Amino acid sequence: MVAHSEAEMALLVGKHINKIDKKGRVSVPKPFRASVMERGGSVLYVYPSFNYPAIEACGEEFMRRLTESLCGKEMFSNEQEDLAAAVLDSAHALPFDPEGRVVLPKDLIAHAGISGEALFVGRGESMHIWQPDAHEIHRRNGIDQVRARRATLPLLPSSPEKGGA
Amino acid sequence: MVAHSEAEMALLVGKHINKIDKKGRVSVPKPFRASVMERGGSVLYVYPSFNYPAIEACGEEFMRRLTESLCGKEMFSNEQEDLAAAVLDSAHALPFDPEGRVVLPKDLIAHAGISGEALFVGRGESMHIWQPDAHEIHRRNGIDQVRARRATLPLLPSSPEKGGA
DNA sequence: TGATATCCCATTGACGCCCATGGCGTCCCA
DNA sequence: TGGGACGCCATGGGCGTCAATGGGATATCA
Repeated sequence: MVAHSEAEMALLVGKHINKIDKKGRVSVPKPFRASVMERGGSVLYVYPSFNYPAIEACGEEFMRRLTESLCGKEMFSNEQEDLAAAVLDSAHALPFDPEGRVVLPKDLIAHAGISGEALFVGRGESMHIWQPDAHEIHRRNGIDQVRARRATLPLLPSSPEKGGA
Repeated sequence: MVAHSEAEMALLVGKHINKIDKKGRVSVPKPFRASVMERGGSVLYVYPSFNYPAIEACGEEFMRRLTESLCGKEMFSNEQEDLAAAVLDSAHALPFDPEGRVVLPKDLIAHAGISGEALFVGRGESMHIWQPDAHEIHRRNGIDQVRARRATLPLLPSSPEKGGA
């Protein structure tokens, strides 16, 4: 018997390591891609994590919520402008190829220090993309710090599941 | 089909660096151009950002909304309305050539310090045009401020059906 | 008539699409 | 219950298309 059914709301969980070919293509783990597309999107939105050397990725719905909240505010507010700049300026909409692969932008590749392999980590409604070693090191060294700083970008103020432990 | 629903049109995200030839022509990135024309426009509206050394650009619909908000709302101080008027004074409607290029006005070029290359940055419903280096500096500043304030993004509530948390 | 702007055509290089391969797990059937 | 066939997913590579770019020709205006 299967443990979970992707039929309705497939949460992004677990880790997957996929290879990046010479064209820069990397397969988005099937369950992740399925989850993203379930929410009405055909592209993968990616942007740098501000706190980690990693890439964050999400689907259409999440990114749209973000832009709406930014554009809907006072469009001449510096604070809003800064926030928008921090997120949107570095965001990319990556199209899937027929096999479910995407090409990660060079600047994000550099930000995460990725080369050769990419580690996809499920984060519930979004995912993180790490250089495998960097993630392991970070996980060992900085779990407490991560939890402490958790409030910086997470968008759901009341997440039922905390950063770990 | 659809009258016009902002919720469905493609988001402008990502960065594109395009070259400016000796005639002053620069290709508007395909997805951006497509998005502008989707909204019933055939020209690209450009005007100076008064917060940053950059050019702002948008399509017909967004420009209309901008002018309306400038004339009708009380959310702006008199000073800001003056600035807004200045913006409109400096606005241009740029026609696309058959290849999808536009010629940026000299005053805006100067305002953004652009020469040789132009960086197009998706802004959700509009776009910014930067001198590449200047943008990188600005982007870093924005991120720093976000980090410093520990700011959280004021996201609109997600779809009620999803019932986040 | 000179300067400027617009259009048309050619080139090229990146990107998307298609097909082939291989590994792995699962299911079916003897 | 074991072995083989099958299907799914990750991977690799070739190829065609299209967007970006450049240059020359032509129309337009001062």
